[in-house]
Amino acid sequence: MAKRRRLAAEGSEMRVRFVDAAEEILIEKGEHELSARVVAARAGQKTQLLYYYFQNMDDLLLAVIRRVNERRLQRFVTALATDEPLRALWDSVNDPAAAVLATELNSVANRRQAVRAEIVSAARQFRALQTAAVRKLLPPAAPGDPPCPAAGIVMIAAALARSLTNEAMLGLTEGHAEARAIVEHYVARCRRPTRGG
Amino acid sequence: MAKRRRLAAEGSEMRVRFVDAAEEILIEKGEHELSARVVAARAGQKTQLLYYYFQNMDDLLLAVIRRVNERRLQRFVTALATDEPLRALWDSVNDPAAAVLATELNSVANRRQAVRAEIVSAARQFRALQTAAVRKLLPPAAPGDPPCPAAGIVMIAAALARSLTNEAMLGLTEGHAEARAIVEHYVARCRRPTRGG
DNA sequence: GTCTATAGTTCGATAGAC
DNA sequence: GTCTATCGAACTATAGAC
Repeated sequence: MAKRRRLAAEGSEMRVRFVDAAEEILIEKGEHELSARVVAARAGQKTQLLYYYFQNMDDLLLAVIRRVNERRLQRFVTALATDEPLRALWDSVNDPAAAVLATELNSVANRRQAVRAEIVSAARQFRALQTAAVRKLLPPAAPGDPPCPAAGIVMIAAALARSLTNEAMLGLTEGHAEARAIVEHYVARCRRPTRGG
Repeated sequence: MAKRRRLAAEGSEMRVRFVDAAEEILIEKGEHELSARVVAARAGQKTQLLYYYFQNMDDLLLAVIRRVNERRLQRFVTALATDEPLRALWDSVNDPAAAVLATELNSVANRRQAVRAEIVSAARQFRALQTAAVRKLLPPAAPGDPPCPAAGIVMIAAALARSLTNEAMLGLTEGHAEARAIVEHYVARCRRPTRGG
């Protein structure tokens, strides 16, 4: 055990406010603007107080990641319970705030190894859940049908949702409507891959 | 005209070396590690010398962006001239270094408005070229076929290629092989969307 | 639990000598 | 064309008073 300065107990209310602030900064300004000073200011506190509630910035980011992940899992469960689960799943990965957050946390993961493991394992776990769900929603492939593995579908959908959001934030929307149309068609008709004739 | 300190003429060799260095840093370390000090060190020069060749960091980044864009256009033309242009295009967007560079520059664009315009207009222009090329390579859709607009195909392929690279860099590869298999099938068989029977 | 004070680092950028 | 010297700002993090 390394020696540590005094630290607040978990579950304190101020801790939550710091996590809120960090999340808002990530969404509104991006990970590059996330600093102890900015987070504390957003929470209405002095910079140094953040270090009473968190060991360091990695610690704060871990708290954000865990909360984001919990929320994501909840939405996933909710989406599965709807009438059109496939569409609900697609809608949920297209939530702009969540997509931005995911991208920014991905950026963070690239340079903070203490945080990477948490992000990657959460992503892996979540993708496995999505894949299992989509697999149940897809009909078994008939011989001669184009390959349609659930894992591939989930990967493509996740990639597309992320890029749609990222590009839209830059004002780049070429091909977006067309790509969404393809997904729409797939969501609506995937269970019958060949036309009725 | 704002007054400026002395600046080197365009086309100098040292300028190219700084651009090389910046590009290498972006690929190997990411945009967060890109600083005047680090770039200069990689180029084997003092930090301040960078400011003799570039007005500021935005100026350096613009030089990188323009060169990346030129190279991308050249590869695009080369890919179109091959036997399997569709596969060559897919391979070219899957070049890891190029994909990483594109992602990092995208990150830069999010917070440097002086640089965003250049990145976005280059991306828009390039996507238009890709779309036009893919449109010529796809057969006209038969009535009843699933929608297959070239702009949507290009968008999805670009998004997928980017995510495949980004995730692989984090060690996340779930669903990658399956997604690639779907693209492979599409590349090979798209001209005959319904099976021969 | 919150405060003041501060150490130590890195950043972008400039001025002016050689 | 390259150098030394330097400014002011932002950063993470710690120590210790209250």
